[in-house]
Amino acid sequence: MKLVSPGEAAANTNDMSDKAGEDLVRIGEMAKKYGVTLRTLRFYEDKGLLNPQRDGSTRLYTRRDKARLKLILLGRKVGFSLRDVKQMMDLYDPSGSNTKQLRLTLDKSEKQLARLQKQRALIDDAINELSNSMAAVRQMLSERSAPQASVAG
Amino acid sequence: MKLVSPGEAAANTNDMSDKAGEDLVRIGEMAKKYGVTLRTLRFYEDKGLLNPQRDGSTRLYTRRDKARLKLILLGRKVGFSLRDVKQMMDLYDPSGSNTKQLRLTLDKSEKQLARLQKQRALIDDAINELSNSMAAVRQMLSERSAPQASVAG
DNA sequence: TATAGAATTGACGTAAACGTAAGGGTGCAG
DNA sequence: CTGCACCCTTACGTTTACGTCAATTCTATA
Repeated sequence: MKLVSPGEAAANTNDMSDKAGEDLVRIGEMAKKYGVTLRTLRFYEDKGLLNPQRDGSTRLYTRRDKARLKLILLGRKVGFSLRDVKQMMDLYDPSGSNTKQLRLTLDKSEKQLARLQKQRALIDDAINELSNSMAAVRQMLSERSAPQASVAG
Repeated sequence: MKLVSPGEAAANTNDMSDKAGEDLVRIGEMAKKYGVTLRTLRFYEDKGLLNPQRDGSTRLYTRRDKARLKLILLGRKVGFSLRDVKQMMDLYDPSGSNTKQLRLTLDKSEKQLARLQKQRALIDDAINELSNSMAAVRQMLSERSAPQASVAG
């Protein structure tokens, strides 16, 4: 039940093999396409975030997996843990209004937003402190010869 | 050679015991004073960042240790690793101009400042993305009943 | 003297998201 | 048949800054 051979993988962008336009890709192509490593994809699967089909032992990623991976990467970008991402995705039900999922997502997002804002404040603080220290150090360097009220003991 | 007993520790702010105003404190008081745990102080010592005297096996922190701890905490605040902090402090020489130390410190600080600014940019990015996503989710929630172009598969 | 409070060393545990190496299989181009 | 190019699983390693026991000792105070 071979679907995509390595040699023709490149030319195989829209091969209709089994069903209609299922567009299955193996791990290598998937990784390249989304800028992650094979290890990462396997890791996400191990953590229950992805669930590719198999052709024997070979993973075949569907368009659904791609959508999920996009979400994972978005979640990662905004600072969610994989655990959070999983919680949110696990609530998805294709046959419902997904109100619960959306509410959970919104709730987590609000908290995450707060965390990000706090982080930004801390970083701004750090930048200010560091800038001050740097000014002081520059001072001391420019006065090297004068009495040292130096920096450490 | 008892210097500071636990009971009188509080009233003992400027006890002149051995030398003049040496102001030695034990680990408990040191920790309280700087808002760190005992474990942290011992850890810093283990890593060569602090070097308190000993009365038998009991650590006695001098004013020098306090100065160093302040620096460590400042370094930590601005995002330096303890390894970096140590490198900078290790270059301190009480009998010199400390030009090398200051230069290293400045160099590391510039790099750290760059890292902080990059981080801030990433966080700002994340905040924007997250805000957008939240708006979308709110949209979908407000339209719950309309066709779902929902969030996950 | 009994007890509570402070200190000591030693050493395993934790978190997060993978990295990396080992050992092995499949299939096709040459 | 060889050699790649891919793919697989298992499982230990990495990073940083401590947390959390555990078992023991010291000492001041009631």
